[in-house]
Amino acid sequence: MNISQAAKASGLSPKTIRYYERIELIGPASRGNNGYRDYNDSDLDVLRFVQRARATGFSVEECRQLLSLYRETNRHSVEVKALVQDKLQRVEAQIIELQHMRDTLADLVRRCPGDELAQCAIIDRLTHEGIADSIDSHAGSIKNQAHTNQGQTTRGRPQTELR
Amino acid sequence: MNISQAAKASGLSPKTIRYYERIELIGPASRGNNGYRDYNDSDLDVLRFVQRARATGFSVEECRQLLSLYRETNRHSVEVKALVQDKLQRVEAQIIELQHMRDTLADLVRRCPGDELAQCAIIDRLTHEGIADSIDSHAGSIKNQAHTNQGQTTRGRPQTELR
DNA sequence: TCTTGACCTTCCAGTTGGTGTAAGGTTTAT
DNA sequence: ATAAACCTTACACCAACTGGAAGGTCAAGA
Repeated sequence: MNISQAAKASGLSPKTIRYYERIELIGPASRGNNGYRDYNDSDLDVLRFVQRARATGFSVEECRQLLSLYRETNRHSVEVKALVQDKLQRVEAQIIELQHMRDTLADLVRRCPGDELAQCAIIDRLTHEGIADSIDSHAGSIKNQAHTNQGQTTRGRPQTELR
Repeated sequence: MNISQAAKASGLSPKTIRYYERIELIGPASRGNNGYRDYNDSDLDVLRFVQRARATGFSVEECRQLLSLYRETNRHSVEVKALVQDKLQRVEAQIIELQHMRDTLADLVRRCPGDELAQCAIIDRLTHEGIADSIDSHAGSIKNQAHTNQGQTTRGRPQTELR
């Protein structure tokens, strides 16, 4: 089974599979005479496992841990659970922060007349202290969540932009 | 006022201010005899404006638009409102997706015994089809939210990692 | 005056999770 | 034979910074 078939079967893109191999998230694929990668059923299981874990919100590094637990036949489920619980907590924290952000934005929208005039409550808020600061103060514990790539589902390939 | 004082006063880091200047989000700072950047009160207003906009969840590109509206004295508040409404929608979509993720994770935690045994419902779920797929199906419209750096508050400098 | 430390400067590299594109080889179908 | 549709590698790019190196400057204390 070549890479694009494995891609279709796993829900990853060929590029992504090669990328996962390059960063050694998955082992090197065996190669055919022509140098093409060749995947068997157990390779596919791993690809699917990673795809599901990513879709469930785990980072690549977390997938690495999950994979080692997956392979480890004498694992303890308590370790797996701890990993997932930790993730759960971080997701919940992020939800709360986004909700605060949403409230701030909704408030800005509500206050802004949305007319032809230059007077604008949104610009005013961003110019002088206000809601943005109040959000800022209670979101203090959640920093540098950048690059965690949380909201990623990575499913299918005709990837359309949302923005 | 030199860069680290401007940083303290705005809530950005000196590195970030230089970065914003480099990507031309803000104009080049005036320089003293020694080549040091020098900030006055109106520069500081801009820095604070950007800091608040970022903390409110706007991307740097969105900040660029907000800044041009901020500077534009004959702006129409309807344009500003449209920008913020669009952002609000994307934040709401992201919240929904994270909530699905949270539900999946909570379900995994609930099903996992968390004991010394190797048998683990979490690994099983990720190995065979299950919740991850069901999430995958309803989250279909929200892809590639990566790199939007939503959950960022960028406040203060002794930045501690959460993970 | 010298030195120490705390600033400042620029520049390059790394982060996350891939995607875009190029340049080239292979296979398949017509 | 030739074109389309694969495959390969490798490099560059995205967001929004941060870290660190290498060097210049400045203020204070011995």
